[in-house]
Amino acid sequence: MKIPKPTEAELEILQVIWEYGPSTVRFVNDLLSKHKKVGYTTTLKIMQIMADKKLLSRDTSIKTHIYKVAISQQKTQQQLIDKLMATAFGGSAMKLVMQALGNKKSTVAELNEIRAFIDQLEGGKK
Amino acid sequence: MKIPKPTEAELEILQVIWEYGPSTVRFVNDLLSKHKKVGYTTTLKIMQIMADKKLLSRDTSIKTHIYKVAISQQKTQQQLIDKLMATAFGGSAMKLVMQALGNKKSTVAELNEIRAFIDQLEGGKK
DNA sequence: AACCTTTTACGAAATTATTCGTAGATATAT
DNA sequence: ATATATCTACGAATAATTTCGTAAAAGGTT
Repeated sequence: MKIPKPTEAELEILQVIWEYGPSTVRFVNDLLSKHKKVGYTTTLKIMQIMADKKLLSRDTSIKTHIYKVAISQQKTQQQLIDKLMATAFGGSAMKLVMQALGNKKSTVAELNEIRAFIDQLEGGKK
Repeated sequence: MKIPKPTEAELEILQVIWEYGPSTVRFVNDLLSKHKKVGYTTTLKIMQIMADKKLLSRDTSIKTHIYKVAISQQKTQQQLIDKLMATAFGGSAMKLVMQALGNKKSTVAELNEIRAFIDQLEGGKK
């Protein structure tokens, strides 16, 4: 029973539920529709597939089903990072991180926060 | 003329050429074959498609064509990170970086290197 | 030159992902 | 309770990706 990597369309839906919590198809589709043309039944279908795959779970005790994530956001994010790290950065977290920071306009405040985070990590390792 | 995001199969091939430099189909396929079953003509076809898409360029002046990347490794990596950042981390480089470092067994040496890199970035911004 | 090996070109099959139409079920309003 | 609106289920169409068989071209060898 392995959890598959979410597809592009599935990730768009996950993002909505991550941000707003358990949601109906209607709610998710209304949000997605703001950014692109997508039919209601298309969103419905994908959310049903996600439930089959156990990416989402749903409450079907009421007419309008409510979907929530079945895998934590963190776990999904880690899975995606691991995949990208393996397929594009030769498995190196460092290379990935440097690339992410390098070409990006991170603020000094953000950089400080990351440094503090690193300090904390090192504290645990020393 | 926009460069498309490489697919999974394309990324596997890019990785080989990133690591070993301009290569023949035979060479790439031999390497890929070590990790998974894949036919020669499959690899050939995908590399031809990549040339069509301008992900690779090729020297056809000799019988055994030689393929090389047409987009820098860095640009491709940045494109992939940007995509992941947008679709899974709400556009935040910081969240992505922290997740990449957090659940990963980076060594103290690597963390130091990243810290130095951050110092350098901040130097440029202050 | 006739032969053998390796390569490219091409097209189509197989697979995976996305989209949507239609039908039937469930609830709500009149 | 009949009509209206909304929802789910389902299947099939479309699109994108990956796979591979076959044939023709190119280069070697004898």
